[in-house]
Amino acid sequence: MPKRYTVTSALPYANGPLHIGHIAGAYLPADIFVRYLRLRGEDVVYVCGSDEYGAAITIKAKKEGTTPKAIIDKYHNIMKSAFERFGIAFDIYHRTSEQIHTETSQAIFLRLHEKGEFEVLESKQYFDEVATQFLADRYIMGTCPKCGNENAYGDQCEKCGSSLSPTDLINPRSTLSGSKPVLKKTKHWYLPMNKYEDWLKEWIVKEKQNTWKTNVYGQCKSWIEGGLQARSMTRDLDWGIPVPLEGAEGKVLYVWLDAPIGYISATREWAKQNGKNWEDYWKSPDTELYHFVGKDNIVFHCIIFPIILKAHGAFILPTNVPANEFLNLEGDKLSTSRNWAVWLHEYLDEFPDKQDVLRYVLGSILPETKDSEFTWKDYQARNNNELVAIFGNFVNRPNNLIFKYNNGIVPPLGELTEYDKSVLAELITYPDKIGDLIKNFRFRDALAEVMNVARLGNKYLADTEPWKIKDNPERVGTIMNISLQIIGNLSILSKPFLPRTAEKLEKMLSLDGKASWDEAKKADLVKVGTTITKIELLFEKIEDDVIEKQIQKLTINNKQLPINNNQETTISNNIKQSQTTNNQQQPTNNQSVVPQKELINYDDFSKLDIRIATILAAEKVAKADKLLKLTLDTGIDTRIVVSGIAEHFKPEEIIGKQITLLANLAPRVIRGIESKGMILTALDGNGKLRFLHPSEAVMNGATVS
RNA sequence: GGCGAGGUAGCUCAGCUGGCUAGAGCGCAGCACUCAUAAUGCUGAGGUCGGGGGUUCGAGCCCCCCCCUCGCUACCA
Repeated sequence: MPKRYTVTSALPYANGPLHIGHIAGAYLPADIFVRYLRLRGEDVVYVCGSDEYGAAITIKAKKEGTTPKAIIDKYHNIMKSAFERFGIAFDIYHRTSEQIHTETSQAIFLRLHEKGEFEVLESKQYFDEVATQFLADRYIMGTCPKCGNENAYGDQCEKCGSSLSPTDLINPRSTLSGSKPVLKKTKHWYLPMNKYEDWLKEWIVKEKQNTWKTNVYGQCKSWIEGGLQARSMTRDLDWGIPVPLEGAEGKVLYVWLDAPIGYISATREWAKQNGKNWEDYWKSPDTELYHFVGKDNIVFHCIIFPIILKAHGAFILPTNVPANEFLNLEGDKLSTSRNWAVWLHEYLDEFPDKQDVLRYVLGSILPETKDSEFTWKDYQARNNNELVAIFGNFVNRPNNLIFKYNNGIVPPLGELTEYDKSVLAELITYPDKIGDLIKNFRFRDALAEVMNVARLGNKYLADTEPWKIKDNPERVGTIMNISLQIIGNLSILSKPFLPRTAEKLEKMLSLDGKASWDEAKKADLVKVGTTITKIELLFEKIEDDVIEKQIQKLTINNKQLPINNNQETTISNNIKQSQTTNNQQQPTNNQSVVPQKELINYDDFSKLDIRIATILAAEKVAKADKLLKLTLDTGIDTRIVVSGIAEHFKPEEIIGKQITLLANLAPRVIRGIESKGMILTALDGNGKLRFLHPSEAVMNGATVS
């Protein structure tokens, strides 16, 4: 009786193309896992799709002067086609903008609503009429009612440490525009996650300690034990799934509610197209659910989404969330904004028919326990020294010998030597060995074992030396038969990892490709009398110039690519951030310059007091990674400015430099330091911050006009 | 800053609840072989396990301090 599995890979966010970091993080491991399960004859559905809502899409659309719909169509198609060409074996690659997803998400939301799982808070929230948006707590400041601190935040006063709500503040002001926010009625639906703490302690902290990866378990445990808070499941936004309730006009579902439900919608669509019952895959307790994600997605798949499923009541929960760490490239983090990446669609264009090479290399370096590193030299070495020399070469040896010695016909086994028997005995241990590794998400080791099968073959030929005993055709025949059996088993065992290569082996041996995994536990796959089809070389050497070209391409900053800071732009935390904050400190590039803002008159400009100042002293602000405390000579005074530039400048390097200062910006207390003004900076094409300073030194206090 | 995960041979990584001379693949050196894409097989040289203390008969694995990397989170007008 086959077991039922539902397997998901994180939905990639539709605002940029896919690179090898995505593949190594969430797609290749899942694909190997799924292909293995299918070979075992299990009943498995593997779903994925584009994640297409969220503020990051609308921001990108604005920047490119187009519509959100155009953005998501563009990237959905690029990603879908790249996945197909690369050979990720989704049963369906869906998208969250489909109608069925809207229905599914709304139905789940309604169910939670009807069950009373939400705390509906109709509150008056501060609304910034200048920025025309509701303000998150942190974006409101005012006077603390307890200690009188004038610079308390909407959620907390840092001076006296008391927790606040924005409406507690006296004289509130928006930190977005500086204007006085008005209270506007808004209603939101909160999921009281704290109600589920006990359950999570039981379900994860107790039960998953030995089965979940340490990185996953550790992060969940720290979240759960740190205490969970109610999280709003709705947002005041215009790009998303409408909240299906009266009085919720203009509100959409929170992306972390909507996006994971995309797995369910995709399954429904697949079931509809294939005459299946989707509920078997999501509601039947004997179904196992696996989410493959990158490490930045852990808490959402392990805590928030399971709470939603649990609150709903009818759904199964993930058996495991085998999150991977990150992949680096040539010693540096992958970065879309700096174009520091190997793009999947470009690889597929530039290395035609080499999908399995990339699968092999990435499979060998999957960041299973820690961040790992892709280099082109390593890619070349693994191709030339492993795929070509060990795997390809082994297959090619009998591929030639069988024609030399037996006209391409598979000869019968003669009497077996003890050595023959030991080789066959070893051969048939591999299916279980490799299968166990796959089941434990140790894909790297599993792939290494597949290579060991080829090594076994090479050693067998070297030890038996059939080319030296041409006068003993029966013995040569036995050796040929056994060598071909090894290739036969290899055609099954390599299938989850190198599907195209496995197909070539099947063609060589006239196998129909229907053999199950367990059939590799015997060594009789290749039948006596079969005519072998001579095949071309499986892998070819990759020369230095090809590799150097790729390395060069990386170092040229060609600035053609879209903005995106995240390595794992899967179900993405940058959406989440964009919905709650406004920190678009993103690098800009040639193709996405921010459009001009609306016109102002001279009076507006003349209100700004911009002048040149010199940095007299600079030091890091304690307990803040990004802040520098600068002492400036402004010509009119010596003052302190706190600036979020610590990641771009070392304090000692900027002392003495002239900078441009917005001098009459209202003072603000940041981390307990009063900051009087704002340093003007610009981002260059590499995402690095630059000061603005006069081309020749000028007097401090010189005004800019 | 808080939390989580890591820092092991030139490179990429294994090392389970502490226990014999710390492992694998690649690279490197030597030897053998020639059916094979100068491929393969055998042998070998490489590590004071991030640094410093401590617990223990015994620590890469446990405890304390420090340094570095990545993620989550806070800070960024």
